[in-house]
Amino acid sequence: MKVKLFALIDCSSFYCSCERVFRPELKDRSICVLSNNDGCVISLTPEVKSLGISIGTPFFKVKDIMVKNKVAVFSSNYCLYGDMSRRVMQTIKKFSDNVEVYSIDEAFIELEADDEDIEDERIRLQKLAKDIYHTVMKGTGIPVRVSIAETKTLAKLGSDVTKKLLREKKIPAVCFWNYPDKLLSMKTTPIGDVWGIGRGFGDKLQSIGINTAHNLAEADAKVIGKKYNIVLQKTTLELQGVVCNPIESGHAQRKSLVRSRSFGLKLNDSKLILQALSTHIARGAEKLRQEKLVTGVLSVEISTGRHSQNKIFGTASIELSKPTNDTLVLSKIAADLFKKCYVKKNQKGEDYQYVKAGAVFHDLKKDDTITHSFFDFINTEKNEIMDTLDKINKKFGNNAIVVASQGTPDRLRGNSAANKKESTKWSMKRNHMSPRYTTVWKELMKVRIG
DNA sequence: TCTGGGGTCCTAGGACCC
DNA sequence: TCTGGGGTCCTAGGACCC
Repeated sequence: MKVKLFALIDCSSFYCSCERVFRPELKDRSICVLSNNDGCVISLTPEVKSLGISIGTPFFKVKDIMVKNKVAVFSSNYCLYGDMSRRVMQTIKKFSDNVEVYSIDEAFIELEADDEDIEDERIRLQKLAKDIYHTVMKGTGIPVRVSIAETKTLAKLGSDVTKKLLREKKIPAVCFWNYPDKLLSMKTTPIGDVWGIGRGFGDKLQSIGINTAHNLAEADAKVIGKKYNIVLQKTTLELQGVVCNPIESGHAQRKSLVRSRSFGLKLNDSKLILQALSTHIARGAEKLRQEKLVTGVLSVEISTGRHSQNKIFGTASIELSKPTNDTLVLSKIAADLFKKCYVKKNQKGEDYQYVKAGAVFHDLKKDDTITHSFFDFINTEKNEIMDTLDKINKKFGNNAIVVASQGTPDRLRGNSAANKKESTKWSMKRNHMSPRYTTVWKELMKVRIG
């Protein structure tokens, strides 16, 4: 009988690998990539991990170790990673008609096996896994890990085996379906490492003696479901080989969209914070227009650092009388919302030091589902303005035209000291940026011949 | 000095209705 | 004075993921 299987294809240290593709001299160098604002480590190669550094570590805490060990450090370059991701996913589509792009660096694909001839089939799939590795490597230069199993959760678990193979410098591809050491793997996987089980439930499960993936697989899914919730029940079943999460290949309609950033430094000046917020509104609205969506509920957030002594989190939201993706309309509303949540001083009279602003667009709908009033001429006219704005920004680069509340773009500023001082104070720190090799002409790689 | 950004799903509890 | 029971919808917040 034919059985359906799932392959998980997971790019190894994806952001680091993207940087390496265009800098072959870094082939054997340890690399790490930082989050926006050069805040935390978000991607690292195994050698960096062996220095005791893990994902999420604040950069300033490990900067010295990095320098000492000659780690190549990069600011995140999402233009490059997004484009490389698209190439990887295109390549993967050769192997199955049913592909789910799960994240920027992961995809699940559906495969089939004949369970009447298990040993031959396992060998065939093992070869296929390696073939996927080689094909993606050849087509994109990105190394992937491939794990094949009965369910997504088991494929995730099998992916730990591929990490081990990688450490041993072998091809990181494994057929976890009928894998000889499957039981051992399950017994040595801590419960907190199972996909879908985080700190919260990990601790709870351990308190009732479920310490490993194997322990949970041995449990009664119904009992788990009753004691905790349906999500854990499904995870339990998936570990037992029962499919609860099928491939979701359709492009799921986005439900919300967030645009937020930490500032390059602390701010108290409401004018500058509002400029940052307006920029997020403009970027978000542009993204909505690209995806042909409109938002029904807008909220804004401003906050001081989590670790600040004098902290505050301000948020305000509003249901729009008419869903929209018009930057001008949304900017005005955002400015009103900002007034509602901006507080300058605390009760002791000390200034709050804000470090982050953001806009959240909720209740998204396709823009053609909005019924326009017969006499809604203004609306049509506004859309033309937005179309034009998008075209100009596309042709001449982002921020060719901005809304006044975003502040004056740098290129239009004079060189006076005062102007320099104000110059996009809130823009983020990116001190280790690589070129956008694949998406911007003037940043294209130059090769000298001869 | 310095701690990311962007998502989804589920659940409990309140509001409201009959 | 007595003060039901069942249902739906919405929302905030928790938990998790990459």
